[in-house]
Amino acid sequence: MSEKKTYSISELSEEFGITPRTLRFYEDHKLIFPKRDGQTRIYSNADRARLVWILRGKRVGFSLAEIREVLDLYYQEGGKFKQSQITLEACRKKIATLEQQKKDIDDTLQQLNEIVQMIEAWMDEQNVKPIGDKHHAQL
Amino acid sequence: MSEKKTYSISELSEEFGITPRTLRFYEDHKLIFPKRDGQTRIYSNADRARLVWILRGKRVGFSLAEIREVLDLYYQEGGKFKQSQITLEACRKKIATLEQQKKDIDDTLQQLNEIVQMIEAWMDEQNVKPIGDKHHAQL
DNA sequence: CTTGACCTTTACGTTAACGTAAACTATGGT
DNA sequence: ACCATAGTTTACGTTAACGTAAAGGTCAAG
Repeated sequence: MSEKKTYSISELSEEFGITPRTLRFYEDHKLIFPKRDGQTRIYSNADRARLVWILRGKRVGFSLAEIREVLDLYYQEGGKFKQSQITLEACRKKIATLEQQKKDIDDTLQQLNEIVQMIEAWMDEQNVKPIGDKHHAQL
Repeated sequence: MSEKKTYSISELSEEFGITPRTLRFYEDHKLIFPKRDGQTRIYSNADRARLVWILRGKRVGFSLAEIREVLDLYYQEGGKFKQSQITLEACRKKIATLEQQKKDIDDTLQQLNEIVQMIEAWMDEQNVKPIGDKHHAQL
């Protein structure tokens, strides 16, 4: 039961490493709808959950517009899927591109790993000392 | 041996569904270096390979600047990895974020599939006819 | 009562990745 | 000679996703 019920804009932004401006921006663009205490925004755990979705959506390359579409679908009351023909197709397209993305990522990962190996081999050869974070190695 | 040796800017752009402007833009930003026949750009298979890398890099969310860094590393002559300390760390960071991205994609895929299922169930329930492409269904 | 720490709105600025248009050149066909 | 096609450079326009600054409200602490 350590879950808070509400969050201020700065609490939420700090938790996720974003700025208040970003949260307000998302609100302007209908991605999130905090309650108000007077003027001040109050974020619920539901709002927080939407934010998690938004940030993950961004990491996988969704635009905010796309994210909003999905959120609109996901958090619809009464299961009223209006325009579901359109959104169904949209979902399937998105699924397809995500699967393509996974392949692309695997290919890219392989090549990056090759590069790392090459560099490491070359550094070995040159007797270059590794960086080893910040602390100085023992003499 | 069906591989052409060279390509014009329009050939290459059409093949990959991009515009000539995009290819020139990539050149301006040092991502690709076609030879010239007078004024006219001539793309080799090596240039084409770089382009493949560029486009895949974009699909996985790399910026053009990041893509250039990798290309610079990958296509360096004589294995001269200058500034390799920096780029090594950069590579590892990139690898880490790509692996995070794979997880994000899997999570997102799962949720999208849930949504598709929900919509399909709802459509079944409503006896909504599927779209079935452009042709009219048989009466 | 003023200072500081928050919050607010409004609005202009910024970067990336091109799009779009103007104006010109070179070439091949009729 | 003339036109169409395909290429070029130069330069301004556009969109997304915020950044940044200005100007102001609120409320507890000193």
